[in-house]
Amino acid sequence: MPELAEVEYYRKRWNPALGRTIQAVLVHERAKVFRGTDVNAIRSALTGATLLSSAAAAKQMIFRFSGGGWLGIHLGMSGELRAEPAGYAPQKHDHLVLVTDATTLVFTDPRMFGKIEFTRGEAPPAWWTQLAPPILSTVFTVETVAAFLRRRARSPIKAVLLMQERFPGIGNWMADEVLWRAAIHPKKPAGQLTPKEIRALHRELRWVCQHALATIGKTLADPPKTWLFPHRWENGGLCPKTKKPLMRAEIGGRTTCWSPARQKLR
DNA sequence: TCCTATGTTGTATG
DNA sequence: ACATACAACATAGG
Repeated sequence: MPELAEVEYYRKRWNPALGRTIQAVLVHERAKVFRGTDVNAIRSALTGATLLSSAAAAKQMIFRFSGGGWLGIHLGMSGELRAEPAGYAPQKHDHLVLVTDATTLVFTDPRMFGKIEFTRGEAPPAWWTQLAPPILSTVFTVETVAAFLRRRARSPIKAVLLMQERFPGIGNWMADEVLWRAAIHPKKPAGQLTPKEIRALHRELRWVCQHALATIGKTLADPPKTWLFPHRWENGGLCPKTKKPLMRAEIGGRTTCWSPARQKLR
């Protein structure tokens, strides 16, 4: 499920363990989510360490532990974080479990497209500090967007919005939500957007990020019916703005939903 | 049985 | 070197 706001929500689920000491680290050693990382290093560094703080950006989370441990988590397609009561028995897809005296922290991921990273050091790891500037930051400008669209001129705008190097945290549903609000057809080549459309795109990107964080980021509740979101998977779903039928098709390799009545190719 | 899934990456092709 | 398109990854659920 996780895009920008869902990731922020799941990050906070581990807050009950802030300031607490990890008594045991339980792992599924062979799980694909540990590809490229040293499971033994996680175990030895985190056992006895204290969870100090956490942060989320784009679709990434980072957890800082005493002793200089940095645990990075990407939730992939089906990952989740939970805090379970003390004494929780790990289930089939719980690949990383951190036990404290008060609560048990769980990373679960059936499809294992998610990823666990671990590094030690004073400073946070490069993959974290080098994430693209957030859409809600001041350096995310209309001109930045325009320049990126010029370089990806022949790709459908829908596919371009999924590129994390420029639109960190945007995923399939957020991209559709943004294009719907900006009244841009998802199949339109990125290089063919008018200056007015690029301004609308920039504006709606920020709007959707801000409001998704303010709602989903706090409770994981679905956005209101005035959004495209609750209608996108309904059969026979209607556009909340035009009340006309929504359309679904694969664009850029992902199922895309749009409102033909307000998003036109030309 | 077959299809789908809120993601990323490696690889082939132009 | 860069841009583009798409299969592959692994599992569950309709």
